[in-house]
Amino acid sequence: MAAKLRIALIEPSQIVRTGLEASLSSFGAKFQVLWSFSSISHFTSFSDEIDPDIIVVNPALFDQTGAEKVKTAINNPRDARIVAFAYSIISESLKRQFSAVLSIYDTPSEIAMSIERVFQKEIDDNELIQSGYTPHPVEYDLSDREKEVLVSVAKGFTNKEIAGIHNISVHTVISHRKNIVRKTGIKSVSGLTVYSLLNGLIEQ
Amino acid sequence: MAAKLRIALIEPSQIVRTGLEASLSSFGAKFQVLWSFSSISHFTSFSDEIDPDIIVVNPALFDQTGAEKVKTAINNPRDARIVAFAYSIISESLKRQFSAVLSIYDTPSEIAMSIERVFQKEIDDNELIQSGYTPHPVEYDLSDREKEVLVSVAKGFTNKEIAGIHNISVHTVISHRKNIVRKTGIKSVSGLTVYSLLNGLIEQ
DNA sequence: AAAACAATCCCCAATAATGGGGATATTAAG
DNA sequence: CTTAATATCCCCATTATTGGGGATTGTTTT
Repeated sequence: MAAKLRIALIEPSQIVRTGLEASLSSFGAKFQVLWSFSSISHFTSFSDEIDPDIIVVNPALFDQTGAEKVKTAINNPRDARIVAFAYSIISESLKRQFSAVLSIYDTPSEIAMSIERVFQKEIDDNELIQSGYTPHPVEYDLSDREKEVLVSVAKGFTNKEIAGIHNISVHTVISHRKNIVRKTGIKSVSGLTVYSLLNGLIEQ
Repeated sequence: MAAKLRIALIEPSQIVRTGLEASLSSFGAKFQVLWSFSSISHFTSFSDEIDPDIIVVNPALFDQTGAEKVKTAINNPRDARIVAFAYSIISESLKRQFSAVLSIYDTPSEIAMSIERVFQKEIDDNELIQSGYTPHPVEYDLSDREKEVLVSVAKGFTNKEIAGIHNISVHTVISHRKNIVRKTGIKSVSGLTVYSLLNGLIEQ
């Protein structure tokens, strides 16, 4: 790895962009943040003209439902490694879509090491696949109605209230809830609430 | 406001510290980040030797239960304005303890304006008090046991399971839950889960 | 066209939670 | 020393949820 790693940064916070650029430039021999964007659409409009080795992106910029895949959302013709740089909780299904997940609390040297490790891991990945490991495929596929009911559950409404809100009978609410539990494997209201928060179904 | 505002920064992320320092220095005529700390204890060991006009602090560094008051946690003999610099959701009760709440998504100039506004607001504050306004006083005061039970509720355990975990009878669990509902005013499990997340009682 | 899924409704029995009312012992604060 | 708060326990009745079993009518998907 003689050449410098060319980094493209997609990060909405100007403060964080400035901080990352300055911090990574202190490892000048190894890294160069050559491109810096505040949004994915901003990145996309330039993605054919640049050729980064690594795309460092804030995972909060993605649809957190898991419906949108990171690899299709990011136009990446030269197959750069995509690394997340997170400063809040993100869902497991989103995490799995990145080569690495960095944290805002990592020190610059930790970040540098993680990025280097991403390139070392390329070899290991093949071994993992040979040894029967497949990257976790699970992604819950809730129907629109099920999501609506889930949101109401997460907001703390009782089945009777949910029935009223959606103009359906309590029986139907219960049916939907049974399917939600079956699909997600999450039985408790609190678990479903956290799931809804993580997947961007509700805010606050 | 002829003199430069002297800023002390308490922020665990080195990346963010670097970014804020660089960004605020571009307003060199008005601001100076003179001191920079990674934790409150680090700040405290120097707080008698420095005299900032403003303390910019990451609110995540505080006990999010609201039990610990920001003004007592931060040794602030010269009564500097305390401003929060947040990059995740924080509870309303914590927000109210700061002169301003900045966001990591604010641009440097927005941050600069907000900080200037803090000093203008000093005058207005007196008027607000005269006109009958009092800063919201509500702060739930859950006992240790109640917090423990709340955490278990938020983790999705049933009353029976919680009783087992804490070696008390289901009756006692129910009693604690009654008191939690009475004190917080939050009736639903999902509401209590969000409360626990916001107040840092549970992670994930 | 058949199969799978979505959305709606129903019954039943068991389990869990809510809301009201207690009680007692200990500790902390005024 | 009295009061308030905490922590523990109990009873009762009502309401809610869970988990099992259905059914029907559409709409996609293969």
